[in-house]
Amino acid sequence: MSKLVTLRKPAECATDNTMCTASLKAIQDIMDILGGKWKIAIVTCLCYNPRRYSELLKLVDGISGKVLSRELKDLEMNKLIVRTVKDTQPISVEYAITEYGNTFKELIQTMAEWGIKHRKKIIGK
Amino acid sequence: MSKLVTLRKPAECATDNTMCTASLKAIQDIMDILGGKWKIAIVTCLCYNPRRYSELLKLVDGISGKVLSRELKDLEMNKLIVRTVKDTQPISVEYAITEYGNTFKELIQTMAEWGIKHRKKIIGK
DNA sequence: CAGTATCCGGTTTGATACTG
DNA sequence: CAGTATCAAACCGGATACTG
Repeated sequence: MSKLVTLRKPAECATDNTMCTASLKAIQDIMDILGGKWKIAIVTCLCYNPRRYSELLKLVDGISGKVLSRELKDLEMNKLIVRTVKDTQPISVEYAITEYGNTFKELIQTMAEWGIKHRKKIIGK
Repeated sequence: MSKLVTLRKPAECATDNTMCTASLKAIQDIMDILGGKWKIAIVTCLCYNPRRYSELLKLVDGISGKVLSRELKDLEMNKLIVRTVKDTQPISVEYAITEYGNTFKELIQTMAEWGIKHRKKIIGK
């Protein structure tokens, strides 16, 4: 039941390569699941509201149908989202964030805030 | 001095597309700077300690020299890191996180923690 | 040491057309 | 609507050799 890595305060590990390597490994893990051009955007979308395939296609600017469906499959495999087929006419499919995927919301919020600050710093100067 | 976006609590924005779109934009901003296969890993490394080019080449597993130097340039342009040439013999170059880039540390920590939890859930079950 | 230049092959992607 | 199939083009990314 040992931890894979324990992050310590900067001052404590200033020269510690082991900590760095361990963090890199953890970062690697998360990037495997959420890396790439689109996954974080899709999860962000679904954090706010469940969406249908066609809605996502419009919301996630620039993504193509092929790529969207592939990314959705990946995310579903990792249990971040669920796919629900609704028996309407014609059929409709809803993608929603899982309880688990929802634990990612805090991270998204932090990232979004950072993005806003950065824009102010670089562009809004 | 208006905010670009204000994230609200889930319950408040369950059906709010505007919020979603605004967050997507912010996420986009941050991904432009830190997206791709390597940038987050490099910044993570430098958050712990300044590093020389050759050290990074070893620490960031799998990266090639060409790609590393390109990524370092990008990060420098965005003021996340600084490059310092040391007048040794032979010459050595040190890359360090900037005060600004350091604001990213909290995010890295959150990501690393999430990565660890995910591994436990999926693999360590 | 700290890169840059070149070549080159694999992956990813976008368009388009198609299916149930 | 919600995808899948196909194909060519674009985009990396690695290996190697080279420079100051």
